[in-house]
Amino acid sequence: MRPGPRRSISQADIVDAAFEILEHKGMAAVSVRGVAAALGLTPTAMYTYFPSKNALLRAMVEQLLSTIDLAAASDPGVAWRDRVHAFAAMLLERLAEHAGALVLVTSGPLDGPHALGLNESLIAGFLGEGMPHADAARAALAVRAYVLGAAAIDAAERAGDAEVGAGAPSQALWTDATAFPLTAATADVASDDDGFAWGLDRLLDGLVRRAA
Amino acid sequence: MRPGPRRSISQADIVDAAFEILEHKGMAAVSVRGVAAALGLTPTAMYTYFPSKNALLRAMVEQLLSTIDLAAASDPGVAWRDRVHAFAAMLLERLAEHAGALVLVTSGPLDGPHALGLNESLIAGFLGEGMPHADAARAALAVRAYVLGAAAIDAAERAGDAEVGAGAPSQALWTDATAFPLTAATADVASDDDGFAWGLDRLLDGLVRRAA
DNA sequence: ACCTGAACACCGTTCAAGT
DNA sequence: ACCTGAACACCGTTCAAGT
Repeated sequence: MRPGPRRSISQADIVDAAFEILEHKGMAAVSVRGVAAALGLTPTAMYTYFPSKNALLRAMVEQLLSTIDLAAASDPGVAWRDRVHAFAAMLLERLAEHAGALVLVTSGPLDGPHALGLNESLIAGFLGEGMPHADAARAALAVRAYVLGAAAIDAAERAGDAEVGAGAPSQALWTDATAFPLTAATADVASDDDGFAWGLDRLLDGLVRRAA
Repeated sequence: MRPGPRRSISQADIVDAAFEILEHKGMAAVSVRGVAAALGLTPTAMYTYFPSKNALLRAMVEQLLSTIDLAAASDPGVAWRDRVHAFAAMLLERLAEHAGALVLVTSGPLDGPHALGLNESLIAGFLGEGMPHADAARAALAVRAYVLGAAAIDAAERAGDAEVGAGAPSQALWTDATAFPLTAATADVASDDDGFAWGLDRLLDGLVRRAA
């Protein structure tokens, strides 16, 4: 789809093309062959830029985190807790957007420059709250875990649209209020959208309480 | 590999075979064709038992949660917080065991009987701490998110064993302490194994504080 | 250095046909 | 109802060869 008589292509171009496919056709369509075709390349030419499909996925993670990094983490005009919320909400939105996009985050350690930059911001924030150094690092890990897990749950719920349960023989009665009364009584609350922000606030409460 | 002149096969047999493949050859080897071959079946015969590969994955999730459900959630002899820790540790261990096993949890909503049973136990625990009904449901969601996210991070770190980073052009200097001093100074702490339990305790602190 | 064409060893899924 | 065999439309990756 690129205009003109393109001569050469960058890694960033490939990552962009991959995201465009992800957005329009889902994660299952993000294949080496598919991305190559979108760029007018042969599948084998892709291996000039990335040694494997997994390397492409990891580059996608970095690009994703870079957009979040710039927008949310570095604005000193707002309070620290609000910046954490902004970062978390953006990451959740981008990851849960398409079910299956979570394989990006399991494609390898989050050790790219933008991933580390975000972690750095998180740790700095906790240090600013008066936390000891070791606790701040673990607190940053906890926040990352919560956000990623929330994205996983969100994506999973989105994935079960037109799926008929075929797991166990007799489980069609799962909506039965007598079997799981507490879950049934709070089904509307659990699907509440700002339950995510509420839980994040509780986690931050528990983390910074140690400092006070 | 099943002995004797097997005549018929159950859904549970298929799920068991799938887990055996997962344990020995990883998630990538869990294919419709591979599971069928392990059972001496033709790939097409699998569609007699499950309408799709995704349905098989969802059945695997239920089987996985059932083992955890029985062992951790229902023992009233130990304190509630300890039971949450036991449940969380078991789920983390099983999910992070093999990188890529997290696609199980994104294969669809966690609406099977054992998934709902675990959620029921969590909500009941929070109610026992004096939480309002709506908050207890959201608290259970937060705990699930934290555990799942920790599993994702764990699996991702395990996945990057013999991977050489090919994401961005110039990122080989990521260990440079000057670029990310806080992350570098706490690298040993972040990979600490009981950072998971610590973070879970902080989350529970923040959640139950509302009740007190 | 960058790219092509052919090939290898796989996928999930469908369909007609057998018993 | 359960299973087979053949087929369709795909995968990731490697290798020899071109420029």
